[in-house]
Amino acid sequence: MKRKVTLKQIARELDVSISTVSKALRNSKEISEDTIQKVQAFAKLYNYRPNNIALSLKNRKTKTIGVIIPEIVHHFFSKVIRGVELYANNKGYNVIVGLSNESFDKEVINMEMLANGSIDGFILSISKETLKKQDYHHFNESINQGMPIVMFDRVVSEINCDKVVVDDVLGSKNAVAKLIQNGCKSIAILTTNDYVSVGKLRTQGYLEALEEHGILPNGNLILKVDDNRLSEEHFDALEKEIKQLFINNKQIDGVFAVNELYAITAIKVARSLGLNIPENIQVIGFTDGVLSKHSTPSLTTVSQHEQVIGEKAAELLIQRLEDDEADDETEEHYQTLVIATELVERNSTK
Amino acid sequence: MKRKVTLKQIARELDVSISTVSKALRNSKEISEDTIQKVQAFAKLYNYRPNNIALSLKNRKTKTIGVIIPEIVHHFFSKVIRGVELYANNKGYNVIVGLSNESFDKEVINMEMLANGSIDGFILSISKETLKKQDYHHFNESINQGMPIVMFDRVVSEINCDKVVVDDVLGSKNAVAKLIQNGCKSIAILTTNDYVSVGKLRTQGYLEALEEHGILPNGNLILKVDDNRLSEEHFDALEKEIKQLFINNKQIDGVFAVNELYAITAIKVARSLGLNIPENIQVIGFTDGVLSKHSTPSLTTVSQHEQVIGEKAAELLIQRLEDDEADDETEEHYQTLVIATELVERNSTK
DNA sequence: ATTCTTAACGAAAACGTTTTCGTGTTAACA
DNA sequence: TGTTAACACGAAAACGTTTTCGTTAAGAAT
Repeated sequence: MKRKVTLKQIARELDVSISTVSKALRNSKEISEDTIQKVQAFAKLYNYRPNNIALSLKNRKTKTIGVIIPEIVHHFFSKVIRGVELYANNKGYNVIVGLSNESFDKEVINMEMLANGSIDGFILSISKETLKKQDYHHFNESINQGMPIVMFDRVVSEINCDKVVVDDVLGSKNAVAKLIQNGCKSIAILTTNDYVSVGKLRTQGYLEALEEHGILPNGNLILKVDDNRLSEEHFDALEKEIKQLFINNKQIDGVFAVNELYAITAIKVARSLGLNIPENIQVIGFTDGVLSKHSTPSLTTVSQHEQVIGEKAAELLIQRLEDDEADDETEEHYQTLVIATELVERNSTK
Repeated sequence: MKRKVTLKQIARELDVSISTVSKALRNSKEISEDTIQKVQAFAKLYNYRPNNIALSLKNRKTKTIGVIIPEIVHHFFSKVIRGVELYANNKGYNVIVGLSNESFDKEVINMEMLANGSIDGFILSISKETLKKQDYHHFNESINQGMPIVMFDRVVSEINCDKVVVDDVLGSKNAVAKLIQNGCKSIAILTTNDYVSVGKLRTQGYLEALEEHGILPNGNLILKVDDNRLSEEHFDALEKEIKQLFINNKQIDGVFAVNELYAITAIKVARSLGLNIPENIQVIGFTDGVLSKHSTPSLTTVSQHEQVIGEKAAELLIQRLEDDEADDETEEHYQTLVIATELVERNSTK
């Protein structure tokens, strides 16, 4: 097990100074052709690579970006990460991942762990608990200390930073409009509690579409699912709630769900009640993941271009990092990028 | 935007030396109670946190582990990462993620990027291209330079390191045995090309189960799907191949698929041919993901406890890192952990 | 013979820590 | 009064780089 070779060792072997070695490796013209050759040959032989940590310390930047997400076992987030990784790697940046697990405390701890020099900036999506508490001090602290943040998807207007979001309102509005065009008269929405910003916005889009087509919203058709840790076993509760919705409102002929799981659950419940998709009920879900593509019938969805979200977030962050480098304190102007959605038509609509 | 405060600044403000500040913060008894109070109060006021990079440089370790996986938009891998993150964070380690995207070159580049001081060790699953090329020099290089590796799932016997694998053979064998017990006489297997180690092992389990129950394997019932970038659009080809299989072998009454996607595709194709699941054909898939749980009928699967795999991999790596620290060059003994699988019975079997 | 350039290199500082090894002051002791 | 021990602190090295600013020697110019 040979240790990694350093400038000092090369210098000692070749009987020159550390400075000379460093300069020779960077082809400085201060150094004679001879020694350059000698040093570079030796370096190649011993497979010299500059130590990243030493460089980070010297340059006061790590070329690493921290990504904090609520959950990684989730298509939306993992696709975003893929986009971040792709762009960041191309620019020579590494990506370090922290999971908040939807918990405020873990979000804070994770950010603190990374903020002390390990990374140059954050890309993050806020945990549900943080949204509920509305305690955003850790974001502001980070920004005040000169560590930029780019938020995506679950963002919050109180914080001044770059953001990348999906056009939740328009995407939902278009989806619901599609249902209306397809002949639906009584459209239900399956959504989350309001503190989840995207749930709120998607509900807003739903309402706007109804209004634009002269349909009066019916409170009974708006099902706000309690999603405290729904991911695992509160799944049964979800089925029951939807079943009740269908039973109490037999006129329903269209369903708009704010996520994939709600959508396919709606399909499953509808079928168990003897209803056919899309003949009796048409369904559209927000978010286009594996479930949508492979369910039967396959699901018409609002696709969010998750990878683009990740790429754009990385682009915004890196751009800001490298601008800061050039001239201090110039544009304190933050932008919010809106990524357009796309309706992917499959077999759950006519 | 106030810069992060350093020891030097505290020292200057309080008119003591850097050493004193450092010692005071660590409650050294070299320092008087008075100055300790003073320093700690000041540090708290300015929210002092030691710079991780400086510590990494000094201690020659980063408390960060690198995870290289072929693909993150994949339940198996993202669940493993969750396990790694969980364990690592508890031990005060960070996790940095690199995606090989199933490419040999990206795997090498990513590892080189991280190996130069950024991390203390690797946890990785080998890319398909690397497996095909059988070029493992980068793994050996890393290990020789004192950077330990823990491989999981897609491992290779040529490399001497800790490993965490699933009992692919036994898991498959049990699954197929289950089909046989349930009355299946003619069981097909949907598998991958042999260079993917797990595909090979799962096929082996299939064959062992048949043999143990005195059933002669039939080459026609073994479908090796060409999975070069199947993930996206070669999906149609998959359906066609399976359809042909069913048409050419009408006696098939059981299907064992080496992954979730193959399994639900088999179900879809079977139904399109007018066959009922599980009445006419029973299906079991390896890997228990979202698709299995939410497909109709829901899929009986071999669950792999992905999160445990991640936790164990992290445990092995961190243990080795901290052992190395204590006494150099002791146990060069590598272990391979086998995580038991579990058959999750749902509605695709009788 | 003296001064000036230039080429080729080295010393040292800096990034932010921790730690070892002094060193000076005071108090106690003989 | 002189010696010692304890106490409280500081200087400096080390981790591995890069970069600024000397410094030396040789050759050119005067």
